[in-house]
Amino acid sequence: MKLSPRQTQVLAFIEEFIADEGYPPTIRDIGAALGIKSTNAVNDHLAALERKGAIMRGRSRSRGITIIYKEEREEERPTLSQIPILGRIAAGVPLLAEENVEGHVGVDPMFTGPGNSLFALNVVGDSMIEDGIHDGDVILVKQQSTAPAGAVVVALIDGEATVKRFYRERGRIRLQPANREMEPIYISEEDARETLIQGIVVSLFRKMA
Amino acid sequence: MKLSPRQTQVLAFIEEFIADEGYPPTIRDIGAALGIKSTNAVNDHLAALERKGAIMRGRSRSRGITIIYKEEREEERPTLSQIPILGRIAAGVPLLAEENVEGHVGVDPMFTGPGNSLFALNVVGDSMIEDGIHDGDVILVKQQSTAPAGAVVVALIDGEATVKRFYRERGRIRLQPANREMEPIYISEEDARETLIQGIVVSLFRKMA
DNA sequence: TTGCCTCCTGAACAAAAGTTCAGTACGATC
DNA sequence: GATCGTACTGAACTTTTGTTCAGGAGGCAA
Repeated sequence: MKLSPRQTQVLAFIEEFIADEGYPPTIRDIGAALGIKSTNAVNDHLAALERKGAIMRGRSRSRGITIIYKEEREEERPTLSQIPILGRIAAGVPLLAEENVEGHVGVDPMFTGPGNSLFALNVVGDSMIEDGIHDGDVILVKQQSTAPAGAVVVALIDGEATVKRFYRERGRIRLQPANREMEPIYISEEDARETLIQGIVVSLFRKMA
Repeated sequence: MKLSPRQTQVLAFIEEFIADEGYPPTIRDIGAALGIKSTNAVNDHLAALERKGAIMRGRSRSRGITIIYKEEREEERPTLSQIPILGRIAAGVPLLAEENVEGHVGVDPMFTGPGNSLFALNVVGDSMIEDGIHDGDVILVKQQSTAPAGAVVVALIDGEATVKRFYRERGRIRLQPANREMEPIYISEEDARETLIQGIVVSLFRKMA
């Protein structure tokens, strides 16, 4: 049911009062704010608002107004995932173990994709600069042990995490830098197995200024 | 200052009551819930909580309790700034006007820097590819009308937003692409004035997979 | 015209809720 | 031992607040 203009004003004042004070107004608070001298007039409005489903009232309870209407604003609070930033990755230790975590970064869902088990890394070095991945960038990595050809992956080589493009060739794996001055790294399929691919890079963040 | 166990209970009950009812409890509500028969005993607790900065009280106001303490939870719930993503930028219209806003993106404080008045843009084209800014990237821009030499700025040219490096030369401004195949754009200082620089790029986000 | 809703005054009343005073008790600290 | 903070009872008191009654004016629709 539709609210009258005056009822809308009353409701708006109640919302504002709660936002400011942390608790609902009394009947007299409302009257004073809207220039109404009789508590009964305010009571009329509250009764109408309750009848129309905009508020709830506890009987004989001071400040006993609860706003039901709200739905519109609750949706505005997005949940930003907190992704752990890993520092030095220790071989043998589970990737997301506490001792690897250097901090956290909040990321909008638009950059995380659907999956979970993500982590973030600071990029060191220029080996991927021609793919626009710079020294100091933060990359978001989805944890997985396989990758499609050409994907940008995080691989563990001699206990060091490195970012490269991933290609599978006959009997071996090629980790290709995006930097003309650097040579690809070749690894035999046997050596690769579980330790190699830690995840694929799903997004990238850079602080510039 | 640290809260006593009993004071912690009182505070927890107040928070719970507000969450349930939408308004704070009375002194007698608190007493009933915690098995305290004297309003004075509850008053002692509230006075202690107020002295220690956990709550605020309106004098002689029924249910006049406001919780201040909350900090612990707020920190767990990171306040990720919601930055508006601007679409086509209309000349003449204030930059952050409603009609320009295409959506919002949550950004970790580590990428926003100290300032406010930020907006985000989708990058179109490869004019800055050698600086690692790709087609489809989202850039975060701090709104300002001046820039230091060499800064990556968002400029408005013929009603179109463009991203370039900014240089001031004798009597003119040079907007330098980071792409060997593109020529710099020159603008006389008079033509530049207010419409030119919209802000400087402070960070960059890319969705890769 | 007759109702029905909105919107209001004014007053009196009763219930709810905050305040204050007088005590008691316990443990920690100096 | 004195002092302070915590934790409580019990009661009296005051203020705040909700409720209710008795009206009145105006608009709108059947």
